Amino acid sequence: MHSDLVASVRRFNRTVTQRVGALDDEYMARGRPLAQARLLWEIGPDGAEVAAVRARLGLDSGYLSRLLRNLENDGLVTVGPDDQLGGDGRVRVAALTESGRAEWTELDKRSDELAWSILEPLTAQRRQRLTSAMAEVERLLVASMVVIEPCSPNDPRARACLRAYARDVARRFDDGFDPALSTPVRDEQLIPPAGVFLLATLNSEPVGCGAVKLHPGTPAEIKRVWVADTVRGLGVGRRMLGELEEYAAERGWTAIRLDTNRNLTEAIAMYRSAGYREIERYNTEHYAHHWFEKRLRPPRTSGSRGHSDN
Amino acid sequence: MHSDLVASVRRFNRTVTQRVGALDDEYMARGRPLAQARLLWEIGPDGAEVAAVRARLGLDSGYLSRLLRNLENDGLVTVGPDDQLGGDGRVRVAALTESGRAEWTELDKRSDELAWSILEPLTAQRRQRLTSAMAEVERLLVASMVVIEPCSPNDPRARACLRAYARDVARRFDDGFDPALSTPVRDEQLIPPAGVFLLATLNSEPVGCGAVKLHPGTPAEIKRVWVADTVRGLGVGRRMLGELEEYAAERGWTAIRLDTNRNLTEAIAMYRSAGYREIERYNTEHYAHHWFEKRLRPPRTSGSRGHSDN
DNA sequence: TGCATAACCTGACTTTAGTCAGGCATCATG
DNA sequence: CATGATGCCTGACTAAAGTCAGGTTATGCA
Repeated sequence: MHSDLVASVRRFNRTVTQRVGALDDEYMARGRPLAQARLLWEIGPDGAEVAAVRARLGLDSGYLSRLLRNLENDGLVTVGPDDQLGGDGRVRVAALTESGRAEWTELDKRSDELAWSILEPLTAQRRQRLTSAMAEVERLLVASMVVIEPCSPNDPRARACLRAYARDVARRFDDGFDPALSTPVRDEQLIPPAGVFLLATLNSEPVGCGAVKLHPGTPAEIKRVWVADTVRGLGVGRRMLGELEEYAAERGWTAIRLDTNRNLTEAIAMYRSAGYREIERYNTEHYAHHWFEKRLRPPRTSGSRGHSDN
Repeated sequence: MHSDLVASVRRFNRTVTQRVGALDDEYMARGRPLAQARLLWEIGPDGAEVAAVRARLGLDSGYLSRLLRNLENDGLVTVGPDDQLGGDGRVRVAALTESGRAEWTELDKRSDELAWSILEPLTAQRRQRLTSAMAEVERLLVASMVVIEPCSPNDPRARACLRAYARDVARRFDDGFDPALSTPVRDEQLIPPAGVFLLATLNSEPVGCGAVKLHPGTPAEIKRVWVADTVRGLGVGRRMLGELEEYAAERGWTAIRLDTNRNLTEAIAMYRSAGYREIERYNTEHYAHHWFEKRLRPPRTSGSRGHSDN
């Protein structure tokens, strides 16, 4: 039963939102409306594009505009066009003025103070224990914030992942990575019903991807599994694998396979521990040294939405 | 330097207020104003006195009244006089109606769902790790939320602690505890400048106490150190001791002592580990078996009691 | 070139949240 | 039984937060 796990999460939520949530706002505000303070903080000493800030804070466009005007009137920020050469003339960039920067520094200081006010009443030993437990909670919360969902391989975020993937493997393969030598995967093969491309995001930032090709009559094939190193070790790869398998299984496939390079040792370990078994070469991929396969169990419940192929 | 400790707390604050704080509010609200939802939740299925709720949520009296009226108009709660026999005619009790109870159950369910939505993406092993880390964080945050401050020994909260103290020792001493046999401590002896009474509170609930008598010409004397078992093991006793010592030291005392019963073994261990050394009997307290003393270091100059490292 | 669209702004609004001063019963106390 | 305190309520207010429906300008694309 998960009820005791759920209960501890709830107790945690309660204590923490009380202590951290409430104080955090209070420390942040400094007489100024909270929304303004947050905005100021989010712009940061290096400035930021208005659209980016809006996305991060999830604000209404009109509301944000008004908040910026207020900060501008207070002489804390300036909003101007994107100075970059060839920049988009529509996007505007918010930057802190001298006194805005001072204010930001103050907020930064207060944030330190808040943190310290939590640690201060504790002994050195307990401080240590608290911070390690916090780090653990934070890591695992981040892990649970990663969302995996289907996405077009044309999507700019998908493109970014695929570029990062190519860069990564180029670095790890013995002889670099030349796409021309590798068996190409066309986008159409990763678009339903031929296959699917899954994107992993953390706060809508892309942090991983994976795809599966569903070619009738042959096992499903996994391609392009990549995880950003910012979230490595949090089980994202494993989840991605699971979702891809589930996708294939739901559509009637009973086996799934993949090829991989001998240098990707963690990936290989992950495949093995996820139930993949090494098989004979089944393709002519130039960069592959190992081939793996896993039998898929038919999905549990009703929803038999597929294809009885294979 | 504690900068890395502070940095982890800050990272934690950020992640947690984002993930837990924001979602918690959203889950709670359900279309209704958040304040009303919170109030409804706080009243709970068993009802609650208006004053108690106000204290817990820290709301303005007028504001709370209005919120209650709104909930009443929505048919979710009823506010009536205290039904209890001989109850105070001024205090009013809020109780949930049938549909208020349904709403509360719904909130309870959503709270479970929120918790589960955090656990769900994780593997069983990570769920386990997350919940234990959360429990650790929560315990230590609670520890850091305990506030210790001077208080009159007449204060009802102080009285409650002293009663609890008497109850505790009566249970632990070999032959019970008869105040008449014990050397009495008069309240005046615990009021500055003759001494001080310190109260430990958690969310303004009393959870511990301690006192020191400052009799000129003799060492300071610690009395009545007690900690509620809800917060035992969190270092509250140790902090209390430290504050009492600091109080005496700041006023020029260079030694502090206390007596204790042989059955209070954890207390004795704490005194030893806090630097107290056993000495000869110095009083005729009926229930005492051990006497301890500690030399006090003169306080650091100036009022800089900020970030005392270590 | 024209047209849909994106990024941002403005004005006009509503709802929430919260404060403050005073009022009216009830209670505790001398 | 007068007096002040306590617990709750009402009215009158303010500020903050957020929404919505247009507008303006710049871009991307056929």
